[in-house]
Amino acid sequence: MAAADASSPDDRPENAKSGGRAASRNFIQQIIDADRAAGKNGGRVHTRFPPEPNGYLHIGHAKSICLNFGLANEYGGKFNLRFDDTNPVKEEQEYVDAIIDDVHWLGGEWDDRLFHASDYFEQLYDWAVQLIKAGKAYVCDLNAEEMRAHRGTLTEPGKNSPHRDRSVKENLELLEQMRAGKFPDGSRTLRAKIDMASPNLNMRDPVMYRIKHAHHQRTGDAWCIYPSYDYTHGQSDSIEGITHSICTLEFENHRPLYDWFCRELGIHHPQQIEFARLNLTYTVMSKRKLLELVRDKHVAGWDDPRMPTIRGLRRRGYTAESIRAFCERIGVAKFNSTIDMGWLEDAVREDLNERAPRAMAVLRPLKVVLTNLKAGETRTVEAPNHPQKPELGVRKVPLTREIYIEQDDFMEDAPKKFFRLKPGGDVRLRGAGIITCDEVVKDAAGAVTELHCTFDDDHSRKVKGTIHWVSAEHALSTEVRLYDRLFNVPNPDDASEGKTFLDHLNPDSIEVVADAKLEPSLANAEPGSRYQFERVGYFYADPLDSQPGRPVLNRTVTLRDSWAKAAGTA
RNA sequence: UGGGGUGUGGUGUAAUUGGCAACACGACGGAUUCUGAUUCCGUUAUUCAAGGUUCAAGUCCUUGCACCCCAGCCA
Repeated sequence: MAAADASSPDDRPENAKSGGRAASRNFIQQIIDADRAAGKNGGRVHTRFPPEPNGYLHIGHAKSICLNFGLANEYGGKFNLRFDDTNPVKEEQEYVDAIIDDVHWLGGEWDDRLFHASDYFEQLYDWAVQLIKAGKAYVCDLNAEEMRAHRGTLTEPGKNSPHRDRSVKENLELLEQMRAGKFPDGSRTLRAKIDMASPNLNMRDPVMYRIKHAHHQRTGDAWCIYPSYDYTHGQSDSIEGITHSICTLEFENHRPLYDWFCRELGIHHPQQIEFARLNLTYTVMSKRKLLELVRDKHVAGWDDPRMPTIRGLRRRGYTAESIRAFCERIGVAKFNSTIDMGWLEDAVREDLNERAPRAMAVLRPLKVVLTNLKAGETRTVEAPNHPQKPELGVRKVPLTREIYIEQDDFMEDAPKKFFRLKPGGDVRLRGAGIITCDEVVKDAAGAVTELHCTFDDDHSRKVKGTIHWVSAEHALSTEVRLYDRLFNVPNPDDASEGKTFLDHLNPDSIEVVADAKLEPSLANAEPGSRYQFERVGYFYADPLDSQPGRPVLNRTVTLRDSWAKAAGTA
């Protein structure tokens, strides 16, 4: 979604697939196209991303950010970042800072348009006064419980509040006193006077202001009454000149209210458009559940690499490009779908396959002695950093008499389709030569402890398998963390059979390999850099836990493994 | 049993708005390969149901069905 991704006039036609047909447009683009064709807003497009700073951003927010920012970019419009900070008891500066950082990391750019709903508190108050004067709002003395009793139900209309017909003068005075802190929390509210019999419960005289003697992270103690979401959101959009206010499906029922406030106030009226939020398999996305995972220490924190949070994905090694590509690929619609986690994983594989330099690392070492090599002799082989990109250069890898290979790459009783090492068999050591397994050494318990092999540097021979390896003498021993999906069922939210999402936590979602054996060149791996460990997966040098000369690596994702699939071990 | 939405392959999104159901991912089969990776080629649908209108229906009409959202002084 960066400017470089936006279609230049030249690549538009290439975009068109199947015989010059224009690339398909999602329903929001179609609405905007129509608006522009009709000259609405003077053809202007201005979107925003409006998070509440009460938690960390997750992959579902990324969909919204990419959508909103992408649309602004595509139409040459603007994009605002605005915090919906109307509830001081739930919001914290820590979240504000993290959200700003994450949106920026994802590629969102808002220039000087970083706003807060709290910037508009005074204006909102003035508008409330205006609505009271117009007979469209009133102060209600009902407490929460009484208000619920008056609201009615889904099938029965509500009853008017006994305070609904107060005089304008009295309402004005009461609102002023509310603001002045004359009343305790919850004792009074300011309500819009709409229709207690509306089939849409949001229209049954919704609350505009509630009393909360709470310290706000931005406005401090200036206010003890705070505007509700419904009374704030549309007007904030309006003030900022937003043209298309894009939100998720659950706000569809609020649109009549959004429209009502803009209309009654006679202010710029943005168009609210709702789309389906992202659901992903094998994870949870609700703030409450994410918070619970962190609070009860089921994960190490908001940035735990297993979390679907932006911070977790970052720590896992995901690139912003791959997340954007993912958001692009899943599309935008109103159908409440669930995307397979595999799509996200494919998106990083695709990106990292292009950019990650290759290296060799042995996770579960099995010692191999190359009996025809002299002890103390070090040969050097040159290995390409990327098989398809010679321009990425080569690196030197030491080869000695004793090396480590992966335990999985040797099998005593191998099935015919096993292309790796077996007794008496040949296998290619990636980049070095071919070895033949002459002898299998076992301990008293019968477990294989080492292999004796002959090395042959004839590169021309054809052998079926190639395996990775590391010189035992030169190996860099370090910690590698193998992450897997946090939950072991596609839909952890499924609460049937009396289970909760916590019952579906995957006990194997993290495996720490304390001393994996990496090729020595990796000692220089910069924290935050990414590699493909050939035949194993993509890894990210943890920016927090890595030490100079000793990187700690997080597995971002495995490589596709058709052997594991065939062998039923995937 | 009120109101608001949504139903197209295994998954997700399209369909020039009534004109040959397309694209992507996966899966499966094959080719290439010093990564069982990558790459390449092929296969992969009675459009929720039943009626109706029409030369022609995913699209229009009728009647159903399923699923999601709403009874916070949360957003």
